[in-house]
Amino acid sequence: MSVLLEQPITSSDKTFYRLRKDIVEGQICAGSKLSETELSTKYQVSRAVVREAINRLETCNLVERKPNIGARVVSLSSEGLIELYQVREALEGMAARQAARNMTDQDIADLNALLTSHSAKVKDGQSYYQEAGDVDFHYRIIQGSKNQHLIALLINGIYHLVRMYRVQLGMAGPRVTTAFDEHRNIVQAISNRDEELAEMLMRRHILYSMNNIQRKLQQTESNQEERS
Amino acid sequence: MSVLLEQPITSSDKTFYRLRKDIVEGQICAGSKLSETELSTKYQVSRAVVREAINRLETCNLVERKPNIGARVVSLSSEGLIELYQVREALEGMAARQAARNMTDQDIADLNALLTSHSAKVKDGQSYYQEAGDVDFHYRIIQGSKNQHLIALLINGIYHLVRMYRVQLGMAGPRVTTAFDEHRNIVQAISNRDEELAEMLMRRHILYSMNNIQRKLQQTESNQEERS
DNA sequence: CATGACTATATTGTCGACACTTTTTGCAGA
DNA sequence: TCTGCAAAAAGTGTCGACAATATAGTCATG
Repeated sequence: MSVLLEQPITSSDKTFYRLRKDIVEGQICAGSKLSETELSTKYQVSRAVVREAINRLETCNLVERKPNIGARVVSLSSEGLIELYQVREALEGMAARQAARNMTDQDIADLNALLTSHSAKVKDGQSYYQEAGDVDFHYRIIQGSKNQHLIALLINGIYHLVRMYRVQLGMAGPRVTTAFDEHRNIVQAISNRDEELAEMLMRRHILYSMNNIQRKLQQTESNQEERS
Repeated sequence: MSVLLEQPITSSDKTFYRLRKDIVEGQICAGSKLSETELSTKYQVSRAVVREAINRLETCNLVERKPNIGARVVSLSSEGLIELYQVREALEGMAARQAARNMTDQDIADLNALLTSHSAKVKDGQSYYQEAGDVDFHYRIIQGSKNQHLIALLINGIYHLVRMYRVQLGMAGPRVTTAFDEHRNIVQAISNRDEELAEMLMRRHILYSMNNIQRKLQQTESNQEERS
């Protein structure tokens, strides 16, 4: 029962997924207000449904809500990115460590197969690595930790926010091959059951990733500076 | 604007706080079902209010909800405790590290004063240390990290669940003085701006605490075994 | 012209009712 | 007595309306 792939059952679910997609991909601007009435007419559902969806978006840290005032989409900032990635580094580092302890040999074999298949696709030019492989890779490591609290915190709490930063800053370009090698090394460490190394490599991998995104974000911010 | 002490504004808030208290303190049993209709008549509010409150309890990881079926209070188990404390160790360890970096001198002075005042109260026999001091102490370190994501994750995500384990297992007895010394040492490390040591001491402190709770929990579980 | 109070508007919070799903109950047949 | 199905009951999901609060606009006053 994966959290990411579970399909919508109730109307609230569908609205939640729709809104989340629109926010992560930037169709709804960062920092903009989410009006319950407006969304309910737009999506042809009752306000109660929209309300529930917004509540769940708040749990994902994608929107902020204030009583009697309303909800706003979070805004992306350099400071926010750093804080987010500090937490991510600690949690995913821990996930990698636990994965080295708790993944079955079968899990590891599957993960290796995944990497290989992604590698092939990239060489064929079918897709960039980030979109195709990165999400799946991290997702599997997280699941591999087998710690339900950790999984919930990462998947519900920070993962979609990470995606929001990446998607909206257009992270699909470079770092493709280097990221792939880093992934290989992490899996190798897990395969060797070397918890210490697995954690360290994952932490570095995430740190590199943050530096990469931050460069892009600062470009964006300085562009906005020029325009204003 | 503390998350713990914010006072109820809306009816949903009040219901949420009431339910949370009842769950954490065990007036509503672990594992029991939360019926929306039942609670709405009991608390004299509409079902929408109860629904919203339950949603927020789910965000705190205090209840689990399934579509079309309903919400249940989480149940306490030895495995759950271990998973929870593993996450807590990583996150609060990180909080201590960041607190050593980001707390102001004033923050640290206040924290020392807090410890001293708690120490005095304990010597007077006014209260046990756990209840009076522990929560505040950890709360301040978490805030001292000044990382909003980390703060949100800890306060909203795991702190009340930790409290639930502690309260329901009657954690107020021993470990009072040792915990106090551990707190002193952590603050000392923070005061020296020794990030490495602060994190390590905090991690150990939490580890000891877990061992302590786990002993109690296994006693409880083996008692239940005998009875059945 | 700036400022402050007041009104009007828009938005969120709460409610009770209905629709749909799940669970229980009761009965028929083996 | 046990099993399987159908109807009834209970519970959650969704809806539109009203109440309470916040925001915008207006006007009077300094």
